[in-house]
This record gives sequence, C-alpha cells and structure tokens, in this order.
Amino acid sequence: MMGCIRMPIVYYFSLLLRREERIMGEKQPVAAVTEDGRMVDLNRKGEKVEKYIYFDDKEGKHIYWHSTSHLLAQAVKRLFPEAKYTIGPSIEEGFYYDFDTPHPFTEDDLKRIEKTMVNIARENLVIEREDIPREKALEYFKEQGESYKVELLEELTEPMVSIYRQGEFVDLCRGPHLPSTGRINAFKLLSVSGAYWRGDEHNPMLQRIYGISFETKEQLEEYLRFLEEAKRRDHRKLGRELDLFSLQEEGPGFPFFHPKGMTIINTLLEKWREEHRKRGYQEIQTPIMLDRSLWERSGHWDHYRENMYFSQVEEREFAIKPMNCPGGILVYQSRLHSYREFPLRMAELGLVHRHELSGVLHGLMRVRCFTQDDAHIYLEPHQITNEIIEVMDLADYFYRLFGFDYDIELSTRPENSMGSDQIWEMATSSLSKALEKVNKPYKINEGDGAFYGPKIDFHLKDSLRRRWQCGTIQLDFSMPEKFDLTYAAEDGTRQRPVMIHRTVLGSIERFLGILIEHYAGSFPSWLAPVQVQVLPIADRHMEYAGAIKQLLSEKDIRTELNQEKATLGAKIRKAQLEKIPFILVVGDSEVEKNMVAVRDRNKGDLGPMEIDKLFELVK
RNA sequence: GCCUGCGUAGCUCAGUGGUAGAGCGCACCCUUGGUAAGGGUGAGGUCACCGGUUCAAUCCCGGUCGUAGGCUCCA
Repeated sequence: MMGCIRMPIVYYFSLLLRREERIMGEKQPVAAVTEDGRMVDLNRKGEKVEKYIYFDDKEGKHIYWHSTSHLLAQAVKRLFPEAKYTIGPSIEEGFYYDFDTPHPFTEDDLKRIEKTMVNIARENLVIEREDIPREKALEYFKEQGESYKVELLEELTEPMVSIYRQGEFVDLCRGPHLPSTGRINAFKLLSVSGAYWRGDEHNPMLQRIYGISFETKEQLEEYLRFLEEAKRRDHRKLGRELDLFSLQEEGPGFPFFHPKGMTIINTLLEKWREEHRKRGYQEIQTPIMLDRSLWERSGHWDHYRENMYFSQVEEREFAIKPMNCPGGILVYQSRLHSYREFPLRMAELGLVHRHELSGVLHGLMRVRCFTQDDAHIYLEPHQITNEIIEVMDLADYFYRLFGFDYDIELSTRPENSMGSDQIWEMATSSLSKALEKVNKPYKINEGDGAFYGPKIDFHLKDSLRRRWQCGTIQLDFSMPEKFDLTYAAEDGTRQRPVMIHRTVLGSIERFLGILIEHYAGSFPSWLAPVQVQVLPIADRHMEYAGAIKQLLSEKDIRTELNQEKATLGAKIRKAQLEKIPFILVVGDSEVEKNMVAVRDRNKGDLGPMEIDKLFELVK
C-alpha cells in the first residue's frame, strides 16, 4: 500500500521546527519559499529558504484555510466513514469541503465535527507530503472507494501526483500545507448547504460545509463579530424596522416601497436627474409591455426569452420588457437624427421585469422587477473613447458621493451572442482603450459580456467589503444594425450610429439595498427620509413645536412632529432608533428664548440653537 | 430550478396530539415630563395553504407556496 511513514523521525523534525518557530517570535510561518520561487511545506523546506509565508500574507491565509479544510474532511471521515470526500479548497474568506453522503448534515453534526476537529488538532498529527506515481494514487483511492478522487485523478495527465497524509487521513492535493494539525488554532464551521459536483446542475448534489479559521481565538472572535455586524446591517431587517419597503408573498421578488423608502429613492433620483441634465442627457419613458415582433427583431426573443414575462391580449402577444433598449430605439427612430446631435444621450428610468429562478431572490439585491437608471447614447465611431470616459466620470461622481470604493471589470464575448467577430473585436478594444486612457486598473472577465456587446462593469465595495455590481457600460454595434438605425452625417450621407447602453446606479432597488447596508440605516441628512423630528416636552409646548415644524417644512426640510404622550426619554429613544439625524427638543426655555435644543443622532445633545443655524446643519 | 433548514400576534420568539403564550409595538386611561424605555387597562392569531393519518392535528405524514443559506444564473 502507501509507503509507511517513519513516525519518530518525522515527529522529531516537527519538534525542531516548532522550536525554530518559537525563536522567531509570535508569528509562525505557514510555508516557505525556496530559492527558485516555489512555495513549499515547512516540513520539506530544506536548507535554502528565500522567505517565509505567514498567515498575514494572502497565500498564507489560503494555506491555513486549506489545511483546515483537510482537518474538516478528516473529522467527517472519522464520524461518517461512508461519506465520500470530493474537493475542499480555500475561498475568499475561509474554506469549504464537499461530501457525498445520504446523511444530511445538521447543526448538531457540525458541532460534533468541530469537536472531532479540535481533537485531531490536539493530536498534532504531522501533515506529510508524498509524491507518488499517478497510477499508484489511482489504485489507492479505488481501493478506498473514493470515486470522486478517482475521477479527479483520471483527468490528471502528470505522471506524478502529490498526496498529503495526516494520521489515517490521506488526500490528493497540490499543497502546500501547514506542518501539523496542531498549528490550526481557532476555527468555526459556519454553514452547510447543497452544491453540485463540479458546479454542474446535471451532476449529483453534494453537501458542502463552510468554515473559517485563524491563528488566534481573538481573530476568530473578531471575524464572528464582523458577521454579526453584517447581520445587524442587513437591508431586509433594516428595511422592515425603518419602514422603508416590504416584500409580500403575493409578489415574490417584486418589492413594495413604503413612504419612507420612496422618499429616499426620490431624493436620490432628484440628484440623479440634476447631474444627468448637467451632463447633457435628455430623459424619456417607454412602455413596459411591447409587441412580440419588437423582441424578435432585437434578438431578445432568441437570446433572453427564458428570462422574460409574456402577456396575450386579443390574440396579440406582448412581452414585458426585460431591458429598455428596444423601446428607446423606437424613440430614436421616430425622426431622422443628425451627427450634430451626437453624442445623443437619452436616459430612461425604466422598470424592467426579468424572470429569475426562485432560489436566487434576495431582498432588494436580487429581484424580479427593478428600475434601471438606463441611458442609450447614439454616436459616431470616433466619439466612442471620449464618451466612455465621460460615462466613467459620471459613475465615479456618484460612487464618490456615497464614499464607495469600486473595481472595474471588462467582460468579453459570451457564447450565446450575436454579431461578427470583427465587430466584437472592435467593440472590445474600444472599451479597453478608454480604460487605459484614463489609467484605471481593471480585470478581464472572459465571456461575460451582454449578448449584443462587450461591457465594462463597476463593482462597488460597501463598508463590509462586499462587492455589488452596479454600473455597466455596454458597447453595441448589433442593435443599430438589427433596427437599421441611421443618422445624417456631415457629408449628407446616411450612416449607422454606434450605441452605448449604460447604467450608473444599476438597479435603483439594489442601490437602495446597498445604501441601507452601507450606512446601517443612518442615512446622511440629505438622504434621510425624516431629517428632523420635533419633540415638545409637555402639551403646552405643542403649539411652538408645530410652528417650528412648519418653519422647517417651508425650507423643504423633511420634518416630523412627535405628538405622542410619552416621556421625553422615551420619545428620544424612539427617534434615535429611527436613526433620525436631528432631534429638536422644545420646552419652556426654548419657547421663551425662541430657540430649539438640538440633538445630533451621533454626537448627542448640541444645546440650544437659533433656527437659522439649524438650516445649515441639516443640508 | 436544485439541496438543506425554517414558516405560531405588526415585530422577535416560547409552546403542546385535546383548537395557544411572552416581550416589544398598537389603542385607551393616569402621569405633563429636560436628552435612549413612567404606570395601568385592552385589542389583536383559520398556528402559511391544501390534503392524509387520528375520536381529535398548530403539533405526525405528503404536497404547494413563501422564506434563509448555498449551488447554478445575473443588475
């Protein structure tokens, strides 16, 4: 069978290593890099070490997490010998391991598995690598009945493969790994869920256990607090608590916006309209439902049908729009356009409906109808680069307004697409040219473009480091062709315009969700649904409080008057929980001096103030 | 769509094979207050829906819908 491990010698080696690590101080390396730049196990590092890799390094974390996933698999195999293990990589945050077993893992199982993991870590098993012929590994895993490992091995072409052994547990793995299981100090299994073998929905569904690990208990606790914070900021929870929106059983994926949510959206859109007007955009609106023939012509019928809703009326078939472009194009075609108008920027806050699989719906982030802050820009080919730079600047303006950091991705031609190779080539290079011209770093996303053209996507990073796709810029040579769009060029000939489809916020619904979580419900004053609440101390101050409210309302400040019969403390608490930016307390003293006592949501009591001063604060 | 869990008052959640409870919220009454919870009284539930087992189902079983976390897919 597998080569017998010379236990005492290896153990001695491991002890030496641990002493060496102790000498190096608190931080112990997780792997080493040799002179020729290869990352290797500490157990095999040999004499010449270029540098050490630590947990703090990105690669170090992945090694640490990967070793923890092996620990997880070992524990599962001890508790559930019949479970087949498949793959268990490290991921962006933590690791998972997929198992094939008829026994569904429960919360209690996770606890038991964790306990077993602790025991295995205490056993401090040496994690040893062996390089063996592929055939030999195949033979071993076949004998063990580990059919998934066999499948993986059968696809490998290398004559030699590496396996890692810790105690009785053996896994096919490239490594590197920690020197021993005892090096895994703090970990937690977070969840269990289904996952298709190799991510293919035709394959069997496996059970995936997710987890995370750290070098210290403190780091783990900090991470768990971070998860709690994310839960506290969840837009679904805050949306209900702050009465911003709701989702109803009657409309899965179709959100309902309440007055306060609507106030935020309208305030946001006021800003949006103002900025778009400044930058030369005109606004249009097109119908939600249009005849089937339009969608056949645009290509949506062939390329997007499974995501569309339909309606049949008087024997005529209509499709509910999943995108705004075909409707927008009809507006363009309603008269002849001149090159002098270009770039012709037509914006539309268009409500689109897309049938999404029920399992993907998520609050406002993933819905079945949403409002795109869309625009279609018609231009001449030589204007492309400049216009794309303009749009990127507009997106940058909005993201900065909210303090979002963002990444840019360039997506290329997908499989199910239309148009010739040359057109795609030209469109894609126009986009990368614009990106390079403004010197923005970007990542290429092969095959992720729209069916009619390549695109630049903006991914926002919120305050919890999560990324959300919002803005997109899509270059399109196909749609103008399909619809035979023309314009009168300088020389009087009819030419074909190029089209840019773009959004900045993406989906208004999703953007609101992101804002809620980003601000944890404490919206900046200009965006807050209620900016000021006036609290009279006793009934006799009601009249003065009402006058203050009136004054503020006339200045277009969103103000509420609290008329409840409650103690001041209770009223303040309630307003604080509603995250209202400013609370005005008025009692005998304020009435007498014609002032208001201002309480800032974050800073607390600011003391008495003239009303005029308050106007400045609120804006 | 697939896997697993969940669905009890507006919200957060207890609970039982013999048709239900708490806290918060809400309404009313008392209290007229100075920067995060004053006191009392009361209303409010087809226990998601449909079917089955049972003398009897909110509870057990099956299905449907919704929902949570993933997978696949996307703004």
